[in-house]
Amino acid sequence: MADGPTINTIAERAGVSIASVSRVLNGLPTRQETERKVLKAAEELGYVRNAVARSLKSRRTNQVAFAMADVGNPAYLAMLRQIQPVLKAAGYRLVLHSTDAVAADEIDVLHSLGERYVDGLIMSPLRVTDAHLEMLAAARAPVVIIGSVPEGTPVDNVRADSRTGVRLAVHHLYALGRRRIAMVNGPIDTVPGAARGAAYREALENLGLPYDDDLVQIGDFYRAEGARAVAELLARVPDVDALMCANDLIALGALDVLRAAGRRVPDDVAVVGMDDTDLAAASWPSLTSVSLGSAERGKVAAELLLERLRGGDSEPRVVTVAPRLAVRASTAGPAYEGASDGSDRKEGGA
Amino acid sequence: MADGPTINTIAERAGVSIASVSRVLNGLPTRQETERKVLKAAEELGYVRNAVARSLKSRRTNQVAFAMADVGNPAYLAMLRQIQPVLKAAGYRLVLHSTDAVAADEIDVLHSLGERYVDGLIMSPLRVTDAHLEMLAAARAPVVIIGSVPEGTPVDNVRADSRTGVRLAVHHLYALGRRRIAMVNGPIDTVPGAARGAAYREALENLGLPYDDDLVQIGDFYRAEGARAVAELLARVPDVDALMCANDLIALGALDVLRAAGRRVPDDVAVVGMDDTDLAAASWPSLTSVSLGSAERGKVAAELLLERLRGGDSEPRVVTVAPRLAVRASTAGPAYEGASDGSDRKEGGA
DNA sequence: CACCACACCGTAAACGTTTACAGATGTTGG
DNA sequence: CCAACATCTGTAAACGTTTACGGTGTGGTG
Repeated sequence: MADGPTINTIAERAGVSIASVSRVLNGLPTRQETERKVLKAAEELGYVRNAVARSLKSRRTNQVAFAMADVGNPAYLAMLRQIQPVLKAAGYRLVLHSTDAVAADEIDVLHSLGERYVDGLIMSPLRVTDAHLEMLAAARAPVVIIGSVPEGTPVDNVRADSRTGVRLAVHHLYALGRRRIAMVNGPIDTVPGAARGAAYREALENLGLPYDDDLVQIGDFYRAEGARAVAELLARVPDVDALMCANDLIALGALDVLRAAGRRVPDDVAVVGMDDTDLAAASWPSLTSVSLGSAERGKVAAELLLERLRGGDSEPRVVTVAPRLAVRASTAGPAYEGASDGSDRKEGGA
Repeated sequence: MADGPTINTIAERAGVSIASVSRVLNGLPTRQETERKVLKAAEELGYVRNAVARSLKSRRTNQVAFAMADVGNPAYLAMLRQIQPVLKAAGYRLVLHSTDAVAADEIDVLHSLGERYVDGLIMSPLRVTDAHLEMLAAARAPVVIIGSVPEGTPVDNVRADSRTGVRLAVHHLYALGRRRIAMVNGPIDTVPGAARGAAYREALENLGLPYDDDLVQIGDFYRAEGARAVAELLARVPDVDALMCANDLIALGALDVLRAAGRRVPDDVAVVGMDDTDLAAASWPSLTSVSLGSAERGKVAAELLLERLRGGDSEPRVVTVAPRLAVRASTAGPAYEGASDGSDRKEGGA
């Protein structure tokens, strides 16, 4: 792994100055003869431009960072899938950060923006603390936040609308004739937990249905926890006829328990998940799920960031992505089984 | 976004030379008084070290690239999930490349290694062409290949063992009393397709079962294609009692068709998938699947690369990761339903 | 023939660090 | 009081580019 050639090596071999080499390599006007010599030398030496030196001089790295809480989380992966091609098309490399849902790590990432190893950042923070806001205000490169950020924070901001999402789902269930609609939520001290819980309550009110504490069950955002929560719920309110689950894993847990209890889905109990992950289409019965547009949010965030990088210095923008209800068999019955929505993705192996 | 402070700014403010500043910031021995002044100035200015300049001088970027065919592919994501923490713990950033399964893009990535924007590369190529081998031989930074690479290629190499994997599955089916074991494969001109097809044939031979062309159905690695293939297969050989599917998506398609046809799983037909993705545990019945150790391969690859980066210049190493059969309900029946294997992962949303 | 315009090229400085080397300062011992 | 030495600090070069600026040679014009 010997030291590679530099423009100096080329200049020497071609008998010209390094300035000429640089000009040729950057397509600036040069005499044909010089160009020929330089290209020949470069070719023979197998020259490749040093990106680090170039970045130092040009003050651009052509890299963008994406910081997410957890590489294992399907919602973030959906974002990643959309972000990647947008950046790639614009000639940017993608640096991935997983903050393991630790706020200090998120602050770290923000801080490291000062190292200027990237030109910009897309971040989806778990929750937004004062420390976050402080760092964001002082950020030395453009940042786009996926999630909600207070009015006045000087960054672009792409939001989901879980309130409308939950409403869509609850109205859907209502339209199917369900009147005992329960909510199976995750911890309510998390951002999504709180938002989804409130949205559920609001949606009921909207429909003129009574809010019943017995119909709300708190668990956690995992399959096993979801199952446990639903078991409790069933014991307490046997006449429940629909479950609004705060994410897809909880909903899968619900399906497990309902099957074990001999309740038919959706005939006896309809089930709705949230996030519309790949799992929703894969389960059986396939799962009706509220998409909060993770993919779309990723795409929009990438586009906003690119605009900033191109020099747009407009006011910070806020984009809210509309939720969508993916209706499948767990509410609408077997007719909707296998209704493809393009989420059938290749997987190989090696 | 004004120009940030540099060590020059600090030096001026603290009344010392830039050399002293650098020394303090790198923890080299310095007089207390100087150290104090420098740290104070740095603090007040909100100084952050410029990573690009540092990289240029030190010839290390503290970045490592991972190139995969497709960000949407669960097998690669499993690798990513393991690679990320290993690199992070060692202080490396992760640059992600998605080559969209285009060989030219893979070559590009290899070529761009010469730009020295990363210290090393982990790559899982779709297939290995002569162009790949040429670039690998000339690579200007350590590379670890996930997949198989010919003897003599000067890079570390982490392999799956699909032959043993398929054998495990077929033997499992045999042990359950199945004798008409079909294979539903993807295109046989792909690396995994060819390997899995051959392994199936070999496993049958091994067990003294006859190889029957009628029992082999070629489709593609998607759910809908899998379903189509299985439908054809069922029409042709109604007495089939087990399906060895070349990946999980095909297997999900198989479950769809079998359910529609009124065949019970596993009572009438047992089904095995491959890759053991999250989908396997989520489906119903849950899917027995051959894990080729994507996660493990990612982890090993990252560790091998780190060793190289630490200066190990041993002979190229080849590590083969053992496959594992995750037995679930689609072969072993309801008793195995919900048998957790730790793949129950948190998902939030925001 | 003198002069100018022009195209091309080379010199050198700059980007922000790290570090070899030599100079400055202070300490110790004779 | 000076030599010898240790300790700390500053100067300058280097990493590999890009680019402003001025110099050179050519051809054309008056």
